Amino acid sequence: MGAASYQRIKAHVLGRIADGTWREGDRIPSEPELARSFKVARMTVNRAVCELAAEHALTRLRGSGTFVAPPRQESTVVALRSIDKEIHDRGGVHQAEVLALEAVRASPSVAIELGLRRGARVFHSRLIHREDGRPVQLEERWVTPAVAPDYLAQDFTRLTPSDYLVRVAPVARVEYRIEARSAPRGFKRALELVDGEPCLLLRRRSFSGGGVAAITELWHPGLRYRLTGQF
Amino acid sequence: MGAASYQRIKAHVLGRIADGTWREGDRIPSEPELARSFKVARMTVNRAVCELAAEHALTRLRGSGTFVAPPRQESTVVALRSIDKEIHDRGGVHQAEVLALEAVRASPSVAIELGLRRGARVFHSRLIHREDGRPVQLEERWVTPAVAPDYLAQDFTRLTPSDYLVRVAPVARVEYRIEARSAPRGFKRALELVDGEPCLLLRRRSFSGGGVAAITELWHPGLRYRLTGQF
DNA sequence: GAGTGGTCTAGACCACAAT
DNA sequence: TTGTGGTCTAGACCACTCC
Repeated sequence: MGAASYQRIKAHVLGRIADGTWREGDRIPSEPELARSFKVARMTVNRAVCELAAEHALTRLRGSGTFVAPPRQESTVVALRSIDKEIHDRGGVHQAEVLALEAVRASPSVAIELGLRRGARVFHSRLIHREDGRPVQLEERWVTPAVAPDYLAQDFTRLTPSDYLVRVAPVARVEYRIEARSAPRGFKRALELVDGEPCLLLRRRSFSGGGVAAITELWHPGLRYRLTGQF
Repeated sequence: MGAASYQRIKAHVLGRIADGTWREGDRIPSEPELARSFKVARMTVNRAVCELAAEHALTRLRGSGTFVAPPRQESTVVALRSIDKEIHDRGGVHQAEVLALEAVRASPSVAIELGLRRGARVFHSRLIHREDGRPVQLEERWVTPAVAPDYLAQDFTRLTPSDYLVRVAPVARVEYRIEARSAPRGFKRALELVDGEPCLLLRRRSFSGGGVAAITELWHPGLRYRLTGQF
């Protein structure tokens, strides 16, 4: 009696799928059938099967039955976390240095991406994040003043801009992309790059309320930084 | 009476969290309390609250209560899909060319990562994937023969190695990492890289059954390929 | 009409936490 | 001891699909 009944039922179903007894698209036994064979109430089977459906292992069709869902589409996920927590979890010491914190006129491309007029006033920050003293991220950010009017008054060596923005402007949606890029000239020294070392660039647009709240570019030394994870 | 009761309860709880009535760490009403105020059975409340806990909106502690979970940790996710589907979804034409498909002796590093003896026989394949004729991915793969004995007999211009392996060896777990790298010498021509163009490298280890089934390296031209998504 | 899943009820017993 | 969540039961009614 180690596990709960619904857990045993889930394990059983997953086992049949894993060992090939039930294949993609196959119908599995109905709730009453499973209830009889496991000697439990139908509600217990229902819970097990509903959870498997929520986890995309099964597909349910009212009136028709429960089917083995198509395999998870080889779609792996990467979690992008905030840099200070990431470093801390690795056991390293995080340190931030503010290179710039200012109001500027938006360049045409920044203005377009923020959804503002050309030359509109925006806040700009540039930070270096270090792990045990070595730079691992150059963070460049453009912020719509309306969503964070006090942005320029913050001490970003204590609370990262990311965390600050999450507090003052709940993020509704994020668009991002991940690219390999050569570093712009000025970044080589700041990131202590070796010659020709590429950068891993994460670029994010965060939406808050109706519009774009901020654009963030995170530049990482290719030889010292990688995104990892598992699924 | 549009939605089910448990759905209305979920919406109510999420609403209280969204409007700030209940904040991170706050205790929300107990199951019996919610059952009374919604005039439903406790099991109905239980379902709603369990689902919210599974979705990480709440944390439950037996004996103590149910609490608003910490906010979603600014963790964005990236989906890594198979290249042919990705190209197809963009409206492009996918084409694969097999550069190598052979049995080789594992190099020391490959052997270690596959969990095999040094010099063990492994299958190796190298493909170029093109989108509308232009190379977008060089796929290099080392496969444990035991999990896919017929690997060398496949026609990978029709079914990608990824999709083939998913069929013959259900994947239990995947480890991956994403890096920016300079391209190895031989890859420049194959990927039609311009001088100094960095590569976005995805590296994966897939586990099937007890051991490592395959190691995959996906090399992408930095100027023509990016991972994108939203959350 | 028979079978399926979707939902709900009004109880119950348990493990655990706070007191 | 009281209150919490975790689980389970043996029914029920409904909407839907398939024949």
